[in-house]
Amino acid sequence: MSTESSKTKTETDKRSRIIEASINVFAEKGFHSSRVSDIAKGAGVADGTIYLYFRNKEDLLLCIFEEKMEDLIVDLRAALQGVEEPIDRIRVFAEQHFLQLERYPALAQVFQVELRQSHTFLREYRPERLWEYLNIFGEIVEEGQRRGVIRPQVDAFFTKWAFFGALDELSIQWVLARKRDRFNLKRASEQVVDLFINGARCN
Amino acid sequence: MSTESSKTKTETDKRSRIIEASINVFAEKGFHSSRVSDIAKGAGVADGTIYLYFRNKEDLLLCIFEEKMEDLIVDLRAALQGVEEPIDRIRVFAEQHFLQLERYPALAQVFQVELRQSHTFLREYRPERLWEYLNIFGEIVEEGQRRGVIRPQVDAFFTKWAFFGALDELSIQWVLARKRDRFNLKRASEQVVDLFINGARCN
Amino acid sequence: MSTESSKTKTETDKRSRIIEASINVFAEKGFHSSRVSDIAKGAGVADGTIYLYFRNKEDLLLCIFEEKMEDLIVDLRAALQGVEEPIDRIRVFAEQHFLQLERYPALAQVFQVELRQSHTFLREYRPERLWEYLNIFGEIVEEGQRRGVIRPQVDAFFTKWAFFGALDELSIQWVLARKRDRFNLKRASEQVVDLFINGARCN
Amino acid sequence: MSTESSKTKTETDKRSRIIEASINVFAEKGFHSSRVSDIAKGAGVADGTIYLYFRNKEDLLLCIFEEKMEDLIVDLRAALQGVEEPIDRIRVFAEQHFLQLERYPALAQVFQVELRQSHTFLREYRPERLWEYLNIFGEIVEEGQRRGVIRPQVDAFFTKWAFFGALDELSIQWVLARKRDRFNLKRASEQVVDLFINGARCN
DNA sequence: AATGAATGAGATTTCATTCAT
DNA sequence: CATGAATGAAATCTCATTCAT
Repeated sequence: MSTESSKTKTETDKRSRIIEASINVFAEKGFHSSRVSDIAKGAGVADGTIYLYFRNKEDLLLCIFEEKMEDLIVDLRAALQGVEEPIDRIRVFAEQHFLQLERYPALAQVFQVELRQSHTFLREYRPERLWEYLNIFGEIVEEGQRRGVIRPQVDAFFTKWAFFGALDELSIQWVLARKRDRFNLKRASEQVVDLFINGARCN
Repeated sequence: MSTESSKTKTETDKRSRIIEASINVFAEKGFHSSRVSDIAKGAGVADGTIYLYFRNKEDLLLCIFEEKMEDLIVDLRAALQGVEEPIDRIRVFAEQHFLQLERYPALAQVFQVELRQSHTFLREYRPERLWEYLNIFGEIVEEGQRRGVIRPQVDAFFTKWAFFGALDELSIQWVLARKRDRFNLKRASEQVVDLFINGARCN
Repeated sequence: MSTESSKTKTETDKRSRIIEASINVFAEKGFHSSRVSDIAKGAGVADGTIYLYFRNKEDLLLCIFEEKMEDLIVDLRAALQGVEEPIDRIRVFAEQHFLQLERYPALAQVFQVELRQSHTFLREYRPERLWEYLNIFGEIVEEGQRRGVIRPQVDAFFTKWAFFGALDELSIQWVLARKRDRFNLKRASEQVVDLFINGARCN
Repeated sequence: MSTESSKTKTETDKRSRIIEASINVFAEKGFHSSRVSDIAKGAGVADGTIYLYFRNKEDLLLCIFEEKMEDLIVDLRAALQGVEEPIDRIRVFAEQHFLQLERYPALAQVFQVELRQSHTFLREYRPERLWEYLNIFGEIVEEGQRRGVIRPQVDAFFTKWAFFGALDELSIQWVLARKRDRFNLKRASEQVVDLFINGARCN
């Protein structure tokens, strides 16, 4: 039993070591300039080992997306736990979104920049985890409408994409900003939240 | 003299034929899968000729951005011409933004998808034409504040990026939507405008 | 003692299961496209187990040759048993050769096609079992000469290779023929035998 | 015109330099152990240049077969020119077959050994040039039957394959023989011809 | 003896770019 | 200016084999 559990542990270890190494390498060199052997070296495994856990280099990128989005969703739900008012929930959503950027800058780079360089991700992939993330926002809007605090004319579908687009663009600019202090994420969050809440709420 | 002018004409012709061909090829195959020889064939020139007009394949992509952004800015300014009210100008800005997508779908694909696959564009390039485009919006906001129709707390810097992000994300989703009729750009435009105008204006 | 004997049995079992599995896999996919793990799966053993019984993948191919040639030689000698006349013995040799192809088509594919893709087999290996097989024919010729039914000018060395070449080429064509019914092995046998017997016998 | 012809010349030169280099490299190292860059070096071109003339390494092997078979067929027809008697024509066919081996030993190695290592050649390819070569023999047999010098029971189809098999096997053994003097091709030729002519002719 | 996760060497092929004509 | 044949660098991925358990 202990043998079995330690084996599984090793495998899990190796897999997540590869994931973490690839996030760092992708963030530093960019997806296309990253060589698989750099990732292998970073993870302390042989090149071929990566292919025991991932189909290819692009699959690795997509798996980063899948797994880390899952984490982000879990964290987001935890942050929203106990926050009742839809208006407050919107604020928490945005704050949490930006908070995660600051917490894990390498992942932020991968999500905001490298992922978009994948032809597959952009043109063929169905990013269901992203939709799940956005739907949390969509449901806040709908709940707000049921409670009468958000105007019924507001369309949750377009609004969730618009809101995400706003958060996302500000995230990209923050990631790209060479001097990040010039780009105040806290203020960005306040501004977007202010705009959307005022834009969506009943007067 | 006539020889010179005809030469210049030919050159201009050739250059713009390369630009147009590359937009179509990039849109169809994606930037990385597009071969320079396909673009040359599409433009009716030899492979090497492209290098008389552009530094390299990526430069071609960036030149598409530069030149077409310039056109978009000209068109946007023309559309705003005579529209006085800041609130109306915001509406025109968004409508114009989406209108251009529909007018030139291949370029839309290049702007919304292919351009982001350029490492240079994302990480090194200073897209001043984009800033110019956004500043038109920023100035509308500032003028609105001077006129007292937009709340003074609204920060034009964050708002222009948030607004652009919202338009941009909806544009991406429209481009990627396999069935575009499901994605109603007119309604998208109304929703974003409604949100931002209500969000920004004085009550 | 019983444990030991059962162990030996298991080993033998495993070894021959690997041999049989590899014949099927090589025949189906071709030697170079066959993966060792496919053979292991086919034999119901772990990949590494194969290396307890065989040096490497090519050794497996050569062992198929060795062992199955041995069987073929045994069968051939049995078929020749009691056939006295050299002329008849030649006929039996050819019939037996083609009979074995039909009996075991996967092995036929391996012998006629896959084996020749081994660099080692072709360029370095001394196929003594093949020589043994051919010498049975060579001895028939020599016995025929001693008995005065085969012309003394006939050189047993070149004749055995020529005869084998004829049988072998017809075998290859039969194996490669997509519709094997079009390629009548019985008729092929009659024709070759007729040619060689008439070619070699005294008038 | 001179420019055009010199261009064509250069291209032809390059192509045939690649063909000749590849024959030598394949003969020396074997097909699978030959690296494309070795061939390029041997031909005095860049690696990539090979791919302007050939689809891939295997295509190169198949093109050697096609082009050299064509030459062999031309030479064979020339050698048969003016030889009237079917019996004599058979003798010339065999002599010519072995003569070519000795003339161009590197090509002999490629034809007798390396070509058979190509999965494509053996399992998928339709070697029409080989059929054309064999049909020259088949037609000799049929003409012999029309003239009444070859027995009508002889089936030209099986006989051409059997004859080719005999020549081919002896060719292989000659190529593989480390000391080729031990393997006398002249005597091999005489023996095969003697066997087949006696085997096929009317008594 | 048996396992199977891990290893890592190694070569094809593409295609952006150049430059002689 | 224009051409397009030639270049050559560069990195993924496979899979036979090993060896710790």
